[in-house]
Amino acid sequence: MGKNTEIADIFERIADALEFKGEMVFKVSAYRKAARMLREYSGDISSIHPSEIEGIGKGMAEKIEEYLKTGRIKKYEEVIADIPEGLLELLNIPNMGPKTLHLLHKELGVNNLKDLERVLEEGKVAALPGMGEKKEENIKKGVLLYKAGRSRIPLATALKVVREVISPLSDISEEISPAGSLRRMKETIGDIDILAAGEKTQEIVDIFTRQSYVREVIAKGDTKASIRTIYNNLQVDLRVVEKDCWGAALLYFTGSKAHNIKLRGIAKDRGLKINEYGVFRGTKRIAGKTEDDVYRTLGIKFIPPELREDKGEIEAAMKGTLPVLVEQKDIKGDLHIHSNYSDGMDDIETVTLAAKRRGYEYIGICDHSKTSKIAGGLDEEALKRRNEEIDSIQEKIKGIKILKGMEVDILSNGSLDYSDSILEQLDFVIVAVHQGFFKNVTERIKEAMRNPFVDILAHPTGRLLSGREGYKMNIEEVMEYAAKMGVALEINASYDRLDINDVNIMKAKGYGAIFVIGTDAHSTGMLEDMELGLGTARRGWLEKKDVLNTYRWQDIPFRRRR
DNA sequence: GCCGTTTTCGGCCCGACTGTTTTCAGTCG
Repeated sequence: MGKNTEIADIFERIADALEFKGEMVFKVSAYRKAARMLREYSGDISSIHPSEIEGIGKGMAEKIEEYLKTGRIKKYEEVIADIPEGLLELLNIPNMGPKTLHLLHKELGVNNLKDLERVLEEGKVAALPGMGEKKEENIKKGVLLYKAGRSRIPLATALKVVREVISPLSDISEEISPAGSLRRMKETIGDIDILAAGEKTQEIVDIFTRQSYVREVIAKGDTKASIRTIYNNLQVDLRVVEKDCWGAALLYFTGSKAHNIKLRGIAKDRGLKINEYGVFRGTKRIAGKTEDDVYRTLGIKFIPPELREDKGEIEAAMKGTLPVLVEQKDIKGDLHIHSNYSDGMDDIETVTLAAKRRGYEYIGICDHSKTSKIAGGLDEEALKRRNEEIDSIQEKIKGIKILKGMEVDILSNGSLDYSDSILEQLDFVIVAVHQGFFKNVTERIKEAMRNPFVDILAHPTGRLLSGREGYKMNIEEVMEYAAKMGVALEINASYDRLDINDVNIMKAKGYGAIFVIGTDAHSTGMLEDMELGLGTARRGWLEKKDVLNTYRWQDIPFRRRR
């Protein structure tokens, strides 16, 4: 596992070095592609012949084998031999590409960030051939951004920003949509891409760049503009096209880049050309109004944005084996909701009514168990009272079923926080690790899953998008065991979790696992996070049948019912 | 460096914007 990433990193650095030296661009991109494919290859690279992976040929395979055998790659050591340590790192500075860096290195002796800052300070950059005052200024800005650190923001935050950015543009545009990684529902977003269509192109661009959330206009032309917002310097790119090009443009702007490149390659093989304006045979435009159009000219079905990562979706589309992804309308309930009996904000009646307004047929109230004292965990007595209250609220509220669940702690010895006789009285049981993140986690979870009353494993890795690493555990082993035992893996939809993530979902599905999407809502507002969990599930190629909370409540295949 | 039911050589996705230039290179997505 780790080896794939290690080798990918080295290939990436070879690519940087070759690019810096002015090597042929196609050779450079071959290394980049090989690095990407290695990163995405989920198996053990040492157990196959590397050239079975697309983009890895004889040369790369030899280097991979060399690394597996010796822990080194000679080619890498050769290409970086005459490059000072820390120089290539400067390629991460915005507006600093390989050509500029090479020039600065050769002409001004720039070897590291310190040198760069010095020559910028001394005003030596503008005097170089092909450079000028503005370029110098742009590099200075780039250095500031680089030093500030450009971290990706959580999907949920990006979704809020994009709604604010789109709002002033929606009246004047005929079509407008988020694109990029946001539309693909990636768990974190680097910058926001928006596509608009309409007659008043220039006006749309003008309005976009004049909003109060704009900190800086990075670029502005007739059909596109980029701004930096006041929100953590988050960059937003807008592109405006004519309505006839909407589909081709949306496809192009949604990416991923790798997906687009493969599509364009396929088009080329068939004598067609795809760009953001449409599909062309010679100079004749034959499609482009909708994304569906574009795919159809290639003889394949529409590929949902969440799948567009070049992870086999194009091949599946060509074979006609694309999954029919789970959709919002399939979701019949939310099985992970806290009430104010433990650490939720709202009472059971309030969350039940909120869930009913969302059109759910059922909710599962899951409070914390007694050991989670900080979260107001319920002892057996409190649990009994809560269950009685659920019964009496159910009497009052019709049209939605309230299921009695609990989020039960897995204790430090792998046992559960309630006895079986208590668990038996519940409609279903979620288990979770809330303490001892570094102690025997794999074994404890497996032990917990051996209890026949356990239906769901909550937030399986424990990671937080805001930075917490997650439990010290073997997630593959846990997922495989969950599949074997028939315990559903939760896709925790909470904005800071998205746990398990897309990659693990695909792996777990391979093991034959079943899933549930739960918001872990601690207030009615957080029921909306279902959107995030759904996007994550779709990125993991899940279909309706894979997800427990797409079933009617009477039919949910809880383990205890099977 | 990779790849191939038109190719084992000659291709490799495609275009907008900027800044420095008098026709284009560099960067970015």
